[in-house]
Amino acid sequence: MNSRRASPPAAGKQPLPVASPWRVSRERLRDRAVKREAVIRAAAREFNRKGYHNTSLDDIAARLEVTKPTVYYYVTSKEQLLFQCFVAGVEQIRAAFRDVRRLEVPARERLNAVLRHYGEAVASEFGWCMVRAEDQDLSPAMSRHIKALKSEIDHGIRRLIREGVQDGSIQPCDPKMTAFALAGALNWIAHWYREDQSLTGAQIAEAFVAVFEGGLRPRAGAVPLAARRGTRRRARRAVQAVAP
Amino acid sequence: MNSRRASPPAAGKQPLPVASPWRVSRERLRDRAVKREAVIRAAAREFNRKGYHNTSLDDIAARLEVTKPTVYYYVTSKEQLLFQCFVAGVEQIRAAFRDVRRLEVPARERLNAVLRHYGEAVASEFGWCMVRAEDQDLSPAMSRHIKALKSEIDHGIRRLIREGVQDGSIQPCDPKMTAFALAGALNWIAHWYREDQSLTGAQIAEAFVAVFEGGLRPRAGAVPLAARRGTRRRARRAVQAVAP
DNA sequence: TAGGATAGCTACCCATGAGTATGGTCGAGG
DNA sequence: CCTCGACCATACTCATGGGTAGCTATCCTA
Repeated sequence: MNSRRASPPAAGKQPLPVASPWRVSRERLRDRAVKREAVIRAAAREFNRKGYHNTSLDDIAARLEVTKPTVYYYVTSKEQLLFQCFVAGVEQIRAAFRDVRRLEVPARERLNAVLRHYGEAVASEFGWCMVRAEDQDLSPAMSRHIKALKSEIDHGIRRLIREGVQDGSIQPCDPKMTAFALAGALNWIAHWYREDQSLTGAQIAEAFVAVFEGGLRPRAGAVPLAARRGTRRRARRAVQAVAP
Repeated sequence: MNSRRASPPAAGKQPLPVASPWRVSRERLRDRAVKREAVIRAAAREFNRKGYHNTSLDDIAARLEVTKPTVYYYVTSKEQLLFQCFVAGVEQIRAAFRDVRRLEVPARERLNAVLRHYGEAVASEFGWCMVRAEDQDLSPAMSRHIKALKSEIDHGIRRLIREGVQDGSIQPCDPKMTAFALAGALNWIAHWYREDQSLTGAQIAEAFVAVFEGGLRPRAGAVPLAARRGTRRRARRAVQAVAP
């Protein structure tokens, strides 16, 4: 009567990049923490692919090749699942702030370091949950918790900006709006980044930091591209239009 | 038997800023287009407050003081409702591109103008729907349609960036990544902006454009804040740390 | 004033999906 | 060998919410 798990190992199923701990059916590893983490990660992947509301717990269970009650054996609710994914992502960013506190460089450099980690975190597998966990989808208690964590990060960025303005490494600006602009650009990565992309999270973060740093307006001494190449197109018309 | 609509006018209900066309029950204005638009707007507001999946059509109907079938009299499905909200928002941005095409100024100025309109659109009542309409929530056909519209805007921004690099008004950069950074920052406004905020959408857009333009690194000739005031704090330590 | 068109409501259907009751299986310790 | 407990599946419950059937009321027109 051992027809359960009667199906052969079935080496097919290509779209299963991460091996489920349950696959080793013979010698069941009873490491609860490992399995719980696997559940969280599987949930994060599914949320990332289809969104929170379009992902059922049956989907998550199926991805792990178990059934729904098994998932509930490791988490208490779908909401908690989302919350755990969120925390996993945010923790990476908080770690970045801790690391950076030790650096003895101008605040702009510290800010850049944080933003790089931030971008990488958003491009990670928990990025979606971290960025798009809507407080509307959560109970008031968890919503408050998430809001507090987000606020902590926001104020950390604002503080670095203020310090940078103080020490002269950052252009004078409104810290609140600037923080919103920077964090928004990085958060948005979660909306378009897919792992099969050509660029890694680190590369994207690097490119973004370069934009933030230099700004769009050419710096004095920078050689415009039009001068280096021979190209012009509508450049002439535009330039003469702006001439006094 | 006229106990329907028996409830008195009930001037309470503060959170109802926009009057429902149905309230004028006596002389029913039979303008279908007006009512349909009211349905779209009501849906946008509810989506904005609670998210797409947490908003039922009963909610939208209740907000308009009608019943669900009445909503279905003007719209064929919830999905279409979201799509209409999306289109309403995107149309503002497309209009910005059309307007800007006529300007005879360097590409950076044209880009700034587009970004200002973009920011205002995202902060409008349709901002949420425009920015957060997930393709996962829509049928493949509508998803394609939305993707195409988004892509059009994205490539419009990239083109302006390329032109700016050509005519020398924009620092040489990767147009794709730069466009993602700019659009991301602006899109993210929809995540935190609420109408009862102190700043208007235009003001936010203006502040963002200033950040994009100048960048974080101080410009040559710009007077750092630390020199203007007497404040310093950890600036001294940081500056000496970065000195060779 | 009859009759069609417009517009809205009551009362339903039913698919989905979160969460659970219950019981079976397997390994470990006595 | 035997039982206990950890683990997991089958098979449910049940609330929610998208969408519909069909009736009713009002207005316009002939």
